[in-house]
Amino acid sequence: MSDAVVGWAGEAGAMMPEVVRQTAWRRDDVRERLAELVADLPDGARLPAERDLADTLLVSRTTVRQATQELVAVGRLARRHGSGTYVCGPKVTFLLEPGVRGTVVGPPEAVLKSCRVRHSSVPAVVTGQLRVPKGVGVLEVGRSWLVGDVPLCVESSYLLDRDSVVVSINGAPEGARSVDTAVEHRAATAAEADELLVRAGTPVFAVNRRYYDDTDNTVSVAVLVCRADRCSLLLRSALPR
Amino acid sequence: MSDAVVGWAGEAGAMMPEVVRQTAWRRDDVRERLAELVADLPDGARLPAERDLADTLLVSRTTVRQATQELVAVGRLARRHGSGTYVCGPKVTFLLEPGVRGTVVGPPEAVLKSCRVRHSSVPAVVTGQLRVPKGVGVLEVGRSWLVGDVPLCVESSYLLDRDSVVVSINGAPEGARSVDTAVEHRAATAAEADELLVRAGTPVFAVNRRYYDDTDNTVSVAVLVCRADRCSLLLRSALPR
DNA sequence: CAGTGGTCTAGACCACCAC
DNA sequence: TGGTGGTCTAGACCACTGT
Repeated sequence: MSDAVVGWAGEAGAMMPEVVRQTAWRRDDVRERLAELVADLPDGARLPAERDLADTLLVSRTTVRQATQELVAVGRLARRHGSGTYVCGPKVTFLLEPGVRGTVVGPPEAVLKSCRVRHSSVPAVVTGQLRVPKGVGVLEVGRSWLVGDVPLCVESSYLLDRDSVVVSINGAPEGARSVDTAVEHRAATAAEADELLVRAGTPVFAVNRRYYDDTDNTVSVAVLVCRADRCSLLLRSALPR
Repeated sequence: MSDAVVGWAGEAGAMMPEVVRQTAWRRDDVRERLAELVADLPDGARLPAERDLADTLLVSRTTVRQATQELVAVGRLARRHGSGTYVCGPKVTFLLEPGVRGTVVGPPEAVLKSCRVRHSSVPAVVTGQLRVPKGVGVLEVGRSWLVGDVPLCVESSYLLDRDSVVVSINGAPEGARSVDTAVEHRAATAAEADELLVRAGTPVFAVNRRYYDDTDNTVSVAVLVCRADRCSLLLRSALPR
């Protein structure tokens, strides 16, 4: 760290009387500088290397990483190990209409999805939510969405076996009259991190949808987990008249 | 710290080898250990000091901080400068019913809110969304929710002056027939960070609500920003019959 | 005043990528 | 093989809290 930089607290302060100490952390300064820099760059542009940024901005590489990490967390930047740090494109919007379990709208347009249906034992997440009568199985509908090769969203729906699978994929389950949609911000479990190709502990959107019938019984439960740094959610609702 | 082929991707004998990292980062190890420790502690319990944890777990304090930071980000822990690191209680749930702009439900119960109404110039966030006829003013309804002394959520609604303020606070604006609710995960702006008493760059939930009338004109726009580490969102929707 | 979290550094080594 | 991001360290100093 050079003595040419003044106005920071710390090592320079030993040499000269500290004048005004504003709460101006270097990390915040670097983040704002990078945000301005990124604003002028096209999607996909590569940033200078962290070591170069550190030299240019007269801070340590650690500080550069802390600053970029904050932009990575909210999807403004993406790092590629061994390659570089890049400006991110717009987020993928997931449209969660009341009668549909999950729909992807652009941009970007290149979205594929896989879908699998199987009989399932009742997982922990469903316990206590979906009241399963004895002798009635549970269907699990698993789906995942990808942009290019990057998985962004995985979903597991659980519904009573009496429901039609076709209905369950394309619309609300039989008999459903209302749905609660809970959105939470939490750390990815090891399994989710594995599916989404992120580190365990990465913040994700957890969307829990619970369908009710006329008598407020839960007829289906769906859990949707998507990368909070790459996705936004959109819900459309009609207003009561 | 080496890679190993430990499984096969896909189902039913897909022949793509799946490379799984066998790495065991100290940070992940520490985070998991702390998560287990926290699971056995009551809300509000204080963790050992970072320096003590570093000594106990045989890692540097930096690594302890990285691990705890991941638990702080998702609301499992909260740090208090000069005091300690504490186990967090459950998140506050914001109930976003279609006809109501914002409602807080427990827990915890101690929620106060402030409300202010004023004539406003059209802010940037509304430009292009709320089509304001010439000579018609805009009303801004600002509200904030607090738990104890901690502000968790700030909201700004913008609506045409012809609408009733009372209606705007307690229900959907006059003439609204449907609403889009967009949920995004982004960094707090400096102003938002100031209101929410967090560092700028802290991840927040940004909830953008847009009300439409019968002819799909936008009659009101509301922006709700809340701390993603302390809040979850709940939306209730009726299903079309 | 002691203890605690908050920030920052300089350097080390590893893992991955592209040439 | 050189450049890049990913992790980790030991230590320093600052800012805040509570006794």
